[in-house]
Amino acid sequence: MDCNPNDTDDKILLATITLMTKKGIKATTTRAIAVEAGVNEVTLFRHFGNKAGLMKAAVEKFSNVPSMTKAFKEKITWDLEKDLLAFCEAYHDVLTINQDVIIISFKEVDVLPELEQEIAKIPRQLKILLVEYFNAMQEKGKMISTNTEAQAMNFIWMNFGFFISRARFGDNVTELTSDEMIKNCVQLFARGLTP
Amino acid sequence: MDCNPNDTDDKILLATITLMTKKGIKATTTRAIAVEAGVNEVTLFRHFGNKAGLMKAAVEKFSNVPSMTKAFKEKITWDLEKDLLAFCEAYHDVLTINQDVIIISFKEVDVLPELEQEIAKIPRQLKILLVEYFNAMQEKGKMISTNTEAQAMNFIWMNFGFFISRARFGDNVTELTSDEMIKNCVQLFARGLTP
DNA sequence: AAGTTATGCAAGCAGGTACTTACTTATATA
DNA sequence: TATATAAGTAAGTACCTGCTTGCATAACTT
Repeated sequence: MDCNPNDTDDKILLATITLMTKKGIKATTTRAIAVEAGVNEVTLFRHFGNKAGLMKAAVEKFSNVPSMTKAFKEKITWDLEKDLLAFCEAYHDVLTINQDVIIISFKEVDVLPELEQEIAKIPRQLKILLVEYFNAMQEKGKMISTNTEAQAMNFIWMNFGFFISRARFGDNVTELTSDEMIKNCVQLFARGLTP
Repeated sequence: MDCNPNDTDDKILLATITLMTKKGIKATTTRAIAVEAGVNEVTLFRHFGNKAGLMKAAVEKFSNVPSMTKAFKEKITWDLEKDLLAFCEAYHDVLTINQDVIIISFKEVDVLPELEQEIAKIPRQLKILLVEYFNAMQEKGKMISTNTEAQAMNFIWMNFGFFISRARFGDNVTELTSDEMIKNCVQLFARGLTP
């Protein structure tokens, strides 16, 4: 993640991820990467063998799929609104850190199926975490009787929809900020799911 | 939209949209389209001039961005749950009909900026419609005081997030059906926004 | 029957792209 | 100072892809 503008490898991988995200793999030429990185084209091949090696290295460098599970369970306060806010912010952070890689995984399902699997771990993990949490809250009598998996997914979908719309359409549809979105999202779920 | 398997134009455009959606514009070759369509490659050029013409024609044929505004205002019952369900189902229909084109617009922002604008009309229209509806409901005392634009966007983002996740990850993350999603989405908003 | 129209087929051209090779230049280290 | 290491330069090869041309064939129209 740390990118030293004097390090050749870093310059190359940054240029690669940037162009991949913008144009897609097929439309990103090794020449264009070399120019963007301010490096000779041969250097790419000397460092990474071939184009596929380059792409792989770039994706690895710029993806960071953490295990949200452990750290989170400790922070739980059993106050629905507070906890949802924490989940929300953490999810947004992960999405933001992995923004480029997520967009690439969307564009290149056909050619990078392993990446899709890797990225799918993010919602899968969060879903498990939320369902466990919702079930516990129900037992405590702090949440209405509802389909916890469906509500967990609704939470994920809402935030993912926001993220991906923002990444593509920008503020073309609405000028709501990320903070306003999170605030209203949490309020909705808290009010909708509290007994 | 109606595709006659005996009509050459239809066969070509169907093959084009299919491959474009799967592989992206750059990776979709005219040779591959010809094979998929069961047609000679020259025929493509005779019918549509060049590759760009082909892509344009395919996108036009398979996109259908309706004006949801008029028809809907008449169907409103001023029962939050019923109306949200109607909005939800209508939105899902529009997304499904335009699925391929939406995926393409995501992949090809760089090369088809006009398409992005066209697709952005869908959420923009729905947002306006929902905000108007929510404001009216508030005046009737049938909705809590809240940021109506934020809640309208939350509704859109949740459904869009569902749609796009389903289109990419399939049931990789959850096996919830579309119907279950809609049901729980509507319940959440109805309970969260009713006074 | 004659002609128009739609399509197939074979070949090829021009430009681009991934990748290679051989040689030179600069920098850092010993 | 001598040597190893990293990078630049120039040229070229093999393949792919969009697109064209010329001709053959079948079907439909008048």
